[in-house]
Amino acid sequence: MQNSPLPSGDDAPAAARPADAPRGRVPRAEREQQMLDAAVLVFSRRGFHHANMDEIAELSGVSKPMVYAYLGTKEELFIACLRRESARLVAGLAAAADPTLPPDQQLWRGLKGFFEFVGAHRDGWSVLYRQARTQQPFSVEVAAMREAVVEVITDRLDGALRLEGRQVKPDDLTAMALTLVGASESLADWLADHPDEDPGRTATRLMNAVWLGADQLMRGVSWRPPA
Amino acid sequence: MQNSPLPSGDDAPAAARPADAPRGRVPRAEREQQMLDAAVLVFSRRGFHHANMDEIAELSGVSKPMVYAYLGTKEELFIACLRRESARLVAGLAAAADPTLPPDQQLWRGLKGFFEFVGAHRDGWSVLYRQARTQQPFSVEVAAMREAVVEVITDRLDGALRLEGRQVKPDDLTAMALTLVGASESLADWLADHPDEDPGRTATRLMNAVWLGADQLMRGVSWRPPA
DNA sequence: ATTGAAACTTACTCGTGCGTAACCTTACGA
DNA sequence: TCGTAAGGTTACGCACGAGTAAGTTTCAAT
Repeated sequence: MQNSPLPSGDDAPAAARPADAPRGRVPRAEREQQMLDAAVLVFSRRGFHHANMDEIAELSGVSKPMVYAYLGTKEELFIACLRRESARLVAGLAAAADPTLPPDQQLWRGLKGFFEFVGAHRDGWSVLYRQARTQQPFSVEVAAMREAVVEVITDRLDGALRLEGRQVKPDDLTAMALTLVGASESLADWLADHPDEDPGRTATRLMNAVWLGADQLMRGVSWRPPA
Repeated sequence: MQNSPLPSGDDAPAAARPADAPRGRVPRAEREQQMLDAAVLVFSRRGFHHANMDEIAELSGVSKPMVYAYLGTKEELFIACLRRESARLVAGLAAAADPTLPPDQQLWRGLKGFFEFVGAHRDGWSVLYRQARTQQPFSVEVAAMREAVVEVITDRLDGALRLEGRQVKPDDLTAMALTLVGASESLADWLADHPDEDPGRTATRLMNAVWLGADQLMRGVSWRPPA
């Protein structure tokens, strides 16, 4: 039973926490980071609604009104978490990107970067992201992010296909991109739950699952439903 | 912008609702179904936490205590929704299954059945399912469901591979199954948001994206990361 | 006609937890 | 050494919405 279904029903009050932040006087910038660290942790463990501001405050070594003073309401705090984490992800990906590489290498780099990020933030990103995708006030923003990613991938796929002299209907491209994104999300969750899995290996698995197919598709091979 | 990011921020009080259930006296069995219909609708639109029992009651043509009397607490009600909808899904899939068919046909049937279901319940299943996957009390049950599906697919893949005389490490099989499931979820969301898309077409798109790759894999072709 | 149970209502209680008002205290530049 | 602002606290208001107690109407069977 190594599978902790996302918001891991962790009722243990504290257990072995990553050491509550220091209680002394600390400059704002630093304290804000501690608050965000705490918030990511708590939101991940409990889920947005079950997370409680007092716990986040306590974990960041401070009392509740400080959190409000620095980072605003619960919703704003959650969004701040989301933004910080996705900024980190984007930074990681940007570092890995290289438009001069051949298509499969680009995809490989992207996936590797993504899974390495997820692996490094095992119970931050995936959980936050998944929450945000369904929870009312955030879904809009996150849906936009996701759509942007899908669009980037769609364009890349289109580019790769044009290089091969092939062309595919827009919706088919979108479907491919969605497949890729959905598969990545699914494997990311898995990765987050499996501490021993190597991110690079996960990326390779996914490459194996989708690239071969894409490659076939580019050659014009396709599967047809029976009559 | 035709994309309504899951819980569609629908603040309009009622608008063109599928006609509130009749207010008169109605036998229990029937009323329960109306309640479930209403609940599915409201939970989908608002999300579990923002859904409010009075609205569900009103929509089902009855006052709140009736809902409690028939279907229990909010959580129990949500679970009841989930169970009804997944029972419907399973029924749909069971009808489509046929173990004597070749692997690709089986997969095709399964996907077709799944997407047809999603298409037919455009803002029931996907939304509920996604909520349930992240929301604290339900995630366990739904994670189990999902894992069961992944396992079934893993077994089928294994069977298909053995038929070809090939064998793959368990984790690789799991990864393939997760890819398939994740991709399906992703496309299901898309389908739910695109009223004009034909479910069969979506299934075909996914077959194209994954089957060709799987086929290659079965032949022993695989993608390797660069040094 | 009468009874009783099933269908349904109004009108509450009450916990929870976000958000804040009002108040300390330590650092440090003038 | 004093003023002030940044860092910090305690203690509370208050809305919201789940859940319920107590009662009313309708129907169907005897």
